[in-house]
Amino acid sequence: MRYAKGRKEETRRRVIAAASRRFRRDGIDATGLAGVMADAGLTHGGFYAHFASKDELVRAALAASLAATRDRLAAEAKRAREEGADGLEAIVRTYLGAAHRDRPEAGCAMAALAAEIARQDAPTRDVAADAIWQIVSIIAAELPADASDQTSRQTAYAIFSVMVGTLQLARVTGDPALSEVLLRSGREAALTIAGRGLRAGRT
Amino acid sequence: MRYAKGRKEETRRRVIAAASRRFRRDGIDATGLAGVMADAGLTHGGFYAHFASKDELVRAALAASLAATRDRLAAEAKRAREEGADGLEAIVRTYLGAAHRDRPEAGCAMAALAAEIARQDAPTRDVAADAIWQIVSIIAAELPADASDQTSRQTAYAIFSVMVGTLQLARVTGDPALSEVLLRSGREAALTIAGRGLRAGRT
DNA sequence: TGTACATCAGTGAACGCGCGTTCACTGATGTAC
DNA sequence: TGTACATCAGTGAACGCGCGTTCACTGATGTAC
Repeated sequence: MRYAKGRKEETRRRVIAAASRRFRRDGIDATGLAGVMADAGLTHGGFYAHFASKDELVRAALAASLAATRDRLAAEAKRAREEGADGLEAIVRTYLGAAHRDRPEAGCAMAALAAEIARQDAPTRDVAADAIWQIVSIIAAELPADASDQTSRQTAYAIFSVMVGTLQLARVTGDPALSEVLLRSGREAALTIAGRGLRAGRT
Repeated sequence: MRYAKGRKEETRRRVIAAASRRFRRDGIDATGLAGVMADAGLTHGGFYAHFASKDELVRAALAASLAATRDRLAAEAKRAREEGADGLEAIVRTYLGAAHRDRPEAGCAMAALAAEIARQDAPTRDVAADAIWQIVSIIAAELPADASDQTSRQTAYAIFSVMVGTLQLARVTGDPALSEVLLRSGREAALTIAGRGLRAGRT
């Protein structure tokens, strides 16, 4: 079956999309290639026409979904600013909302996979670290401009940490009321960190 | 081999300890029972004399290691207070330190496994949720007493979220300098949240 | 005190299964003539 | 315009392997006599 131009690229994109959903839903290790390929409407044998290994797919899937998260947050911030609202608050509300908590497979890969990514080999961790840098840049861009770039980045890292940590804890608890309290606490903490900045040299 | 009284309980403890290290180091799904039993100095067949299933071991291992984390943090806080230092700062420095970052297998199971725990069945998530509650209580006890219990708990949840999120991000990056910056930002953010408390009704 | 027996923690082979990866094959389509 | 051929994305069987779980067995020790 020799197919039309661009078809292979389209199939590759479809496999990456299917994988990135499965990875976020079930974990990387728990996801089998046969299931991913079936989601993409293919049989498992064709996998190696597109990727050299599962590892390469993992890297591609992480890069794709983290770029999507970055773009989503940037878009929400921009929209809020255009409406005269606070960009950071929009980011925090989007990330720490019930919809994101309830659909890990469509959400941020760091919230779904951070610890598992930390166990991957260096190239895979580098892909994730680059993506974190970009997401943190989006957050830093919403912070008061009077702080230095370095201070803004550090504050942004801390904000992203609360976001990731809060979403994970909210997903662990089965109690909807507690989960809501957690999300709200996380949102408020993120804004508290942003509003106050970070104190120097305390710890 | 009928063994002395208490030997079975001691073996069970040994298996739980080995499992809890492996789970934190490699992930729950990626950990095989044969490896756990070998670490405990046994062959894999004997596993079911102690546990009904891998799931039961997971619950026991999570409960044990999270209780250890709780006790460790409580002890650090107590020691600091007795020395006239700040209990919360001691907790934060212990948790967000290089030693904890570099030895996930000996550290907090939430930092190593939160997302994977969120994918477990309800009984397992309940074990983790209970343990989170206890750790959060330890943190809340170090907060200013003038806040209501409920406010303290919410602040403590947010602090624990920064702690978990920061450690995970620090473990992803391969850059030691960035990792140090991340840990410091997380420590400062935790204290910022504690010092300011949470603003009500903003988000 | 000495012997026979029951117990049961631990052994190691076996089970069915899904994994990542390989490979000989298929057949729809673009290209050459 | 019509035919023959080369390409190569995708198929499906097969591979060796490790998984969780089961089970017939072993043998050191506590208990009964």
